[in-house]
Amino acid sequence: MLSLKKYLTEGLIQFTILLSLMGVRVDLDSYLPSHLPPLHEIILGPTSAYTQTQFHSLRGTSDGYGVHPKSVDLDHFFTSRRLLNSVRALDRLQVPTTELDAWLVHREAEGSVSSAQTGSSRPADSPQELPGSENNLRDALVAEQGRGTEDLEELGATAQPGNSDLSKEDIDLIDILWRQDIDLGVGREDFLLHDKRNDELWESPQDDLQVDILEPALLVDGETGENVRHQDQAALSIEECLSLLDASYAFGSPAEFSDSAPSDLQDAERFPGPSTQTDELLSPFLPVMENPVDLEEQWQDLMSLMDMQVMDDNNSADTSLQSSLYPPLQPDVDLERMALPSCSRDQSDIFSSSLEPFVATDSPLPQFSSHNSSDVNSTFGLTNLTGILFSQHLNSTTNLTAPEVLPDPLGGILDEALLDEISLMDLALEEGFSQVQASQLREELDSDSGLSLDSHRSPASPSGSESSSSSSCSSSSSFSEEGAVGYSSDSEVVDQEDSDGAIGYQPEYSKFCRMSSQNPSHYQRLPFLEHIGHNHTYNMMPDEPEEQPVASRGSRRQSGFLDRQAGRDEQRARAMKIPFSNEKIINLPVEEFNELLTKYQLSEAQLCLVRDIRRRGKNKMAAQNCRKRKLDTILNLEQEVKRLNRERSARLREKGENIRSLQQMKQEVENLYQEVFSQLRDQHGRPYSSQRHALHYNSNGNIVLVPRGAEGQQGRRPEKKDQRK
DNA sequence: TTGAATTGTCATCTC
DNA sequence: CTGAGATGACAATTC
Repeated sequence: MLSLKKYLTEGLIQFTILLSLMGVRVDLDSYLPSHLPPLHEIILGPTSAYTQTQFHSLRGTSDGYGVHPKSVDLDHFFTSRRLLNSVRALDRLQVPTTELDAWLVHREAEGSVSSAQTGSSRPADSPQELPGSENNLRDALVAEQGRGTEDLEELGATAQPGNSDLSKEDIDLIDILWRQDIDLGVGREDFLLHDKRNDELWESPQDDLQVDILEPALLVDGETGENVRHQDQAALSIEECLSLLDASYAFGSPAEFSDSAPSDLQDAERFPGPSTQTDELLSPFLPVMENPVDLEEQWQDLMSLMDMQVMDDNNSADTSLQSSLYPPLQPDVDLERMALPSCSRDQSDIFSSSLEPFVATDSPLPQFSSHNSSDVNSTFGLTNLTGILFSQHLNSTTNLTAPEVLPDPLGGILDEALLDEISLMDLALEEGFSQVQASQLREELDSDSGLSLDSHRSPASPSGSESSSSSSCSSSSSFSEEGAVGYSSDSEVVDQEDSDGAIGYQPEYSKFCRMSSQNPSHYQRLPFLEHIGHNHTYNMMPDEPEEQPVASRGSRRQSGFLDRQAGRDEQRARAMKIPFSNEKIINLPVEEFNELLTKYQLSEAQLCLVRDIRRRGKNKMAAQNCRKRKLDTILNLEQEVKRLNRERSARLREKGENIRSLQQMKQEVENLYQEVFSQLRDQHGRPYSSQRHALHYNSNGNIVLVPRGAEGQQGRRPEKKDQRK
C-alpha cells in the first residue's frame, strides 16, 4: 500500500490536481479498482472511517502490546507495522490541512456552497447544490465555526471572499494554507485533495433528503469544524461511532449525550450535540491528533474492504449483527446497511435516501449508481463509510436485521496482488496501528478528568473525536485487543453479549478486561464491522463480566496495561477472520469447542490456527499455573526451611540443656563417688588410696572396690560388695 | 545500558 | 491414540 500510495500521490494525484485546476473534473476513484477505497482516502488517509481502525487497533493492540513484532510467526505483522509507521508519519503531516479545509468550507458555505467549498479543482461542474442544503450545512457548521474562528482569521480574507471565484480563490487559499502547513510537512497535494473531496461533497447533487442527511453528519463533524471531517464522516467508521457513543454513554456527560440507554435512537441523534461540546473541550488536541487518527481510520476502512474479500462467506453465525454491536448504537441495522449499501437501500427508503447523498459526495453520482445497482462491491467501501454515520442518525429507528441475507459486498473484486498487499496492511493496521498515538492520547486524556475524556470521545467533533476517540475509543472500545482487556475495560460499556451461546463471547481471562459483547459472527459478514467485533472481544478481560456497568469504565485508563495481553494469537485470529473469540477457543470444553468448530466452516488454515490458539492458550494458562505452583512450592519450601531451622534451634537448645544436665549429673555422681570412696576403709581401718583403688560398677549393679589396673578383673576379685548408696 | 523478572511458547512427558 | 495438564528450557519483553 505504501508504494501504491506513493505512486498515486506522486503521479496520478498531481496529474489530477492539474486537471482539476484546469477546470476538468477527474475522478481518480472511478479509475481505481472498485474494491479500493476512494482515492482521496488512499492518499490522504484521514477519514473518520479509518479512525475506527484506530480505535480498534488501539484497543486491541493498544500500545502495540498486542502484537509481538519479534515473533517469528508474525514477521508479516512486523513488516506491516513498519509500513504503518511510515503511513502514520505521512498522516500527521496532513493534519493541519484538514482543519483548514474545514474552516474554509464553512465560510464559503454561507455564500455559495460550491465556491466556498474548496474552490479547488472543480469549478462547480457538479450538479447544483441545493440552496436549502447549503443553509442546512451552514447551520450545522455554525457550531463548528465557533471554534474555528481563529483559524479563519488566520486565513484572512481569502477564505471568505472568494466564494464566487472558485478555482482561483480556492487556489489562493490553498496556497496560503499550504504555506502555513509547510513547516508541518503537509504536501500541497493534500490540500488540493481535500478541497477536491469537499467539492465533490458539495457539488454532488443533493436532494432535500440528502441535505438533511448531510446535516447531521456535518453537525457531528462540525465539532472539529472540518469539512474533511464532514465528508469523511460519511465514511465514519462504525467503531468510531460506537466509541463515541460508548464514551458518551459511559461518562454521560456532556449534557445531551449522557446516559440514556444506548439502544435509543436518540443516541444517534444526539451525536451532534455532544460533538460540539466535546469539540470545544478537545479543540486544543484536535489539530494535532486528528489526522493521524483519520488516517488510521481510513486504513481501517481499507482493510475492512480487504477483509471482506478475504472473509469467508461461510461465516454463518450472523445471528444478528445488531445485537453484537454496541448497544448504544442501536442502529445495528444501519451498520449493516452501511456494509451492504444495496441491500440497505432496498430495505428502507430512508436509508437509501440518506445513503445516496453521501455516496454521491464522494464519487460522482453516475459512479455511485452503477456501483449501487450492479456492483455493490465496488462502492461498498465508500458507501459503508458514508452510510455508517448517517444510518445511525436516520435509520436508528428501524432495526433491520438480515445479516444472512446480505451478500458479500466485495466478493471477488479485489485484485489478488493488491489484496495481498492490502492484507498485509490490514494486519498492520489492526495490530499496531497508531498505538503510540493512542497511548499518547490516552496519557493526555488520562490527565484530564473523566468527563473531558468523554467529551473527547464525543462523536460529534471530528478532530476531537478522532484524537480523543482514537485514544478513548481504543481504550473504551476494547479493541485492544484484548484491548480493553486486561484491562478493566473501557469498552465494555456497550457490551452486549451474544444471546447466542455459541457466538457470544464469554470473558475468559481475567487479564483481558475488555470484552465486548459483540458477536463475532456478525463481523464475518461485515469485514469492517468485524474489526470492531474482534477488537472488543479479543481485548476482553477473561474474568470480567460480559456486560460492564457504565460506572466501571472509569477503570479504562488502567486497561491499557491489560491490553497488552491481547496476544499475538488475537492478532492472528483477526487476521484469519476467526469468527469466535480466542477466549472461547481456549476455554471451551472439548465438546463445546468441537461443536463450535462444526458451526463454522473454517478453512484448514483457520482450523489449524484455532487449534494452535487453543493449544497455546491452554499451555499459557498451564504455564501460569505451573509457575504459580512452583512459586507456591518455593514459598512453602521456604516456610518449611524456616520451620526446620526453628526446630533445629530448639533441638540445639534442648541438647545444650541436656548436656548441661548431664554434666551436672556427672558432677553429682563424681561427688557421690568421692564421698563413698572416702568413707571406705581397709582391714586396718585406713582409707584406700585413690591412686591404687577405685570403685567400679558391676554389671549386676553392685559397686566393688578394685585395684587400679585391675578393674577388668573386678568380677573375679571383689573386695567389697554392696557398697550401694 | 544491563541484568533480573516476567511472560509466552515449544517440546516433552505423564496421566 | 488423543487430549489435557505439567514442566523444563528458551526467547521475548518488561521493569
